[in-house]
Amino acid sequence: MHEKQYRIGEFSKLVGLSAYTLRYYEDQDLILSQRDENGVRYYTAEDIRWIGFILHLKGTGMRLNELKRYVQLRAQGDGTIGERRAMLQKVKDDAEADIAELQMHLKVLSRKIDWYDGKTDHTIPDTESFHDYLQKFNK
Amino acid sequence: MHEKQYRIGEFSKLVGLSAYTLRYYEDQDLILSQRDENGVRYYTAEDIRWIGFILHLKGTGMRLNELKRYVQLRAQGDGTIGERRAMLQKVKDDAEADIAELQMHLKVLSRKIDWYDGKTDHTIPDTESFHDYLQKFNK
DNA sequence: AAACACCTTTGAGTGCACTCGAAGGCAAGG
DNA sequence: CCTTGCCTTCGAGTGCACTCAAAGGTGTTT
Repeated sequence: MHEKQYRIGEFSKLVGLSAYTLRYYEDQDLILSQRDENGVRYYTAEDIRWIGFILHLKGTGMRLNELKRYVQLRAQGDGTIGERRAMLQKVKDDAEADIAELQMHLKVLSRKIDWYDGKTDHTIPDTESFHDYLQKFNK
Repeated sequence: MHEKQYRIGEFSKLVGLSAYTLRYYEDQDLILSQRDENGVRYYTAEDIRWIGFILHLKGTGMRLNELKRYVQLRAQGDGTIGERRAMLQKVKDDAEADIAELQMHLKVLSRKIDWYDGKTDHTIPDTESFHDYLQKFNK
């Protein structure tokens, strides 16, 4: 029993990346493809999982060249697990820092929205600037 | 009593944007500057607050051209508060969606780190793939 | 026979937000 | 007088990750 094989067009729809991008990723050594007797690429369920995983990494802000490094380490076997773990930990820490910053910005934005609402329904005096309003939360 | 005036060099350090960027933002109509009798830009505490605010907006993912639109509306007065509020709400919703997605990716990344740890200390059998391991969380 | 999906290499274009340099000029301070 | 810091316009360069087109090829399907 052999798994279903997907050619690039079908696979492209499956993983949500264009055929251009898939070839580009292969060129960048992020993914591999197998070839049939005519040199036509095909992919399997395993490749779907791999792409899925690299999309998670990308989704957390990992750059293509870091990803490439990661792939190289993976190819070198279990001896590189420590280094790979460290890479992921760093990406994770960075992403968490990004989220924290984003949330900080969002807080101000939310307060601005509240301030607009206060102006509109006159629960905030006309004379109170957003800056003044914001200050109230900082003591 | 008049407020302290900052020339572009000093102001640049104060707000963390290069003089190039400040001129660029002015060019893009995101900020205004006053000029002295020689045509030299100067900024005040009010400008610090304004830049601070636009950096919050940028920080939540607002693009320069949206920001520009926002600035235009602001210049048109209180009649545009509704539209401005709506813009901010959209930016907020988008940012929250981004955070949610980021957290989803982070979850997988964290599990991969745990999986590495499990492999390293042999609490996860050698035969269990990450994919198998992940599946356990989805039932 | 034509249409279709794929293959190759190569190089150019896109979008965003800067970032910088050239070239020439003004004004204040040491 | 010279350096520093600012001014202008204009155009080019940067980084990232695609995205696409050209030009010519192979093999399968209708």
